[in-house]
Amino acid sequence: MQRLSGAGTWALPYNRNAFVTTLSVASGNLLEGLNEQQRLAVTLPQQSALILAGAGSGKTRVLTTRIAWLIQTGQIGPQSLLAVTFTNKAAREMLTRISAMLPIDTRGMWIGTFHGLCNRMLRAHHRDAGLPQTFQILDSQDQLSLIKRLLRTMGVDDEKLPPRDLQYFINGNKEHGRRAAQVDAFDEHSRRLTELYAEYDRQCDREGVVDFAELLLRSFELLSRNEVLRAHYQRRFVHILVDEFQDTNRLQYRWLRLLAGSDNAIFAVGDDDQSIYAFRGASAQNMFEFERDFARGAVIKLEQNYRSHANILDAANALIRHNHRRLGKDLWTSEGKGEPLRLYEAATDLEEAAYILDEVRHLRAEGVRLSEIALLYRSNAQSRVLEHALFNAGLPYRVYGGLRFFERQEIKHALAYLRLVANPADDGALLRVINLPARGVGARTLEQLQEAARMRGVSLWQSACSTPLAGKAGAGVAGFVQLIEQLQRECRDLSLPAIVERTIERSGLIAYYETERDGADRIENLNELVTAATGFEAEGGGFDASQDAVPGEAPPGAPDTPLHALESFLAHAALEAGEHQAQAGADALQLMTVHAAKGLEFHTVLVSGLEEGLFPHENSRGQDDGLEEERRLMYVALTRARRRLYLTFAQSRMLHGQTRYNVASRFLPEIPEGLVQRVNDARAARGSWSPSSWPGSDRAGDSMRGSRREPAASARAGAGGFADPAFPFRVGQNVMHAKFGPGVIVSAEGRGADARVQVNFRSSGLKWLALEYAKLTPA
DNA sequence: ATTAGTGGTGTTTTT
DNA sequence: CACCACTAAT
Repeated sequence: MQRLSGAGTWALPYNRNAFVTTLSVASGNLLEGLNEQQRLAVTLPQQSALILAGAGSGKTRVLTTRIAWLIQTGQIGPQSLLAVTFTNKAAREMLTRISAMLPIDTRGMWIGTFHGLCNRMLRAHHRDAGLPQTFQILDSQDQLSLIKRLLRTMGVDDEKLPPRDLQYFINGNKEHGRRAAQVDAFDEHSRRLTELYAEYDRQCDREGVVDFAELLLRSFELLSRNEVLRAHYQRRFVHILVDEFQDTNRLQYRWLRLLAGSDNAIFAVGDDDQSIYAFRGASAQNMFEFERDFARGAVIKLEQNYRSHANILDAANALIRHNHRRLGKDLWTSEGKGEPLRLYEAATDLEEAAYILDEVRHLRAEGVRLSEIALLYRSNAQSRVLEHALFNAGLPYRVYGGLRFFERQEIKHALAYLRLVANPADDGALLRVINLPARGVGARTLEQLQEAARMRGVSLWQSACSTPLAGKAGAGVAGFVQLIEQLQRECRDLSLPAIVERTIERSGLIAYYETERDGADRIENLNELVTAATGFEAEGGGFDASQDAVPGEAPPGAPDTPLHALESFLAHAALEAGEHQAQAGADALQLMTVHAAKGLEFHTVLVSGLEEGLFPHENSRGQDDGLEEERRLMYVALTRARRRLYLTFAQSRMLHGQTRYNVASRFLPEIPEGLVQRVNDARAARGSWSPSSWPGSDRAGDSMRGSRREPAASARAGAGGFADPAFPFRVGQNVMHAKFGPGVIVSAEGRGADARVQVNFRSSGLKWLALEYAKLTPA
């Protein structure tokens, strides 16, 4: 092999033999405390392997120890491996742990999210990838607004074609590695979508922007097209490690396969039972295929759970056994049984919140730190009620997810100015702020601008620069152009934080928000953006690209210019929407969606809103595998808890501005009754709606204090009865309708005259029917 | 050109 | 409820 010039980008920096002596000593430390399977995984030779790692089985530890072991035993240098995760949090965690194990600088290492690494690769080879150096990244919001804009200019009625549908279509295809030209369009509609997909890509190219999926697709295409680069990266990344492998989509899998070539080893760690991103193209199928293509029998199962007490684990195991498509794996623990799970049935969502509040207070009094307690829910909208209760009680809490720092409108506005400084062709950014604050550029002017741009096939910016309707200096379009140009000039010799500060100041956003009612918070956030830039710079400004040089290629970008720093910062903002929340360090109750909780663990976990329609979510019903994915989600929720696990649900809940009546989640009866203690107090008896339809609610042995009256006739497992004469139907019941024929009741709401049921008719699908009018008869 | 108000609509999860 | 897109009034 020919030795590469330069920084020794890929060549093994150490003599393998020199490390033989240190190997045993050093690895002894690393491997200490690992169980047999873990040790086996960590010390595998250079070969591909699939590590089936159950929840709490030490997955991250194995992954990071493997990396440390490979480096410490001298098998490879830090630059010869690539490790990829899905979340920034996981990537950071990995880096932190590696730094703790090894005295090496992790900044040059290729460890990050798929999107982050692809971004890095595209920055380094933007020319080969056909991108401007300053290409910007669209988040889903940006993407959607570009699509809306596109549909508008194409004269497409967005009644007939909802922008979201097109977005979904585009992303879905990109995630399968398909360009518009490769889409099989068999009907009029999909041909139309495909045309628009092609037009969308052209528009992105014109603007120099890429969406999330494009980062991957572009990177994939770059590697498949460019043999030199492919060979370079294949030579470099001898070891490829993948975290959360069950969450990879088809394209990501192909990307990995391309990088691995025929000689490199892929060490894939995953858990098919925790695959909860199928909705965005993830395919646990990759695990089967990987075993066939690469691992070929090299499968190691990590089944010992170090996290939870046995009751919790048994509950999770029992639940997940209801899924069919599984690789098969059962977690066990050497811990004791611990406490039973606690199930609370509330009459309303408010009452549910009150109960949760009570319990959290008790736990706190018992000495459990608030940061060790997680309050989980299926969808973000559910956090409102809970937050409200917590806020009124003065209990410190922290909400993860929801609107994130870089997604706030004032931040998006500021970023739009910055994006224009870096890349004025970014039409989306221009449209966002050309008249914010107001500069007298209205709809009419914009129309002319867009028309001119479209005629000449140029960006809005170019059109704006050469437009005769420029008007008087300092105002209107001309004023805007001058502003951006001036900023571009000034930014050439300012530091990143100074650029951000100057841009915010010159943009007039602060002044604008001073006149707004609730502007104070927004101004604070704008200042926070400067702080974020300072912090970003202090941490080295993203990845260290100095090791990304490729022999025979121009060095990537112009690394140390302010513009480069700005680019990195903008990419960071798009890719890492921001763990930028106040009171990050404080001891606070942790609120998040179940999705956001993946990978975390807590002393106590409260899973709320366990109701049909919410969890499992009603939208999951249509999708194939939808219900199984919901169950995996529930599995993830349960396995977050170490010691105590609460399950709560409410009979009625305010949602979308109206009260909905729900029945208990079907997942509850899937948990063995012996593991669960019902903790309903008198509160639940008050104002109860009608029978609980948790099939287990009438089972003997349940400690149902204050249990509600239920007629004996209904006491049959699997069928909650009906006591309320105002509501003579129950969910799950077969019914007959005069017009629609036979069907099954899938949900119900309201009572008395307002009572409605949702029926899944065999012939005509889902329908809501008002009981007062619809002639429904039990069948 | 800008804003305030209205009506209609859609809603999961995230890099 | 919350976010739009559109309309009417300034």
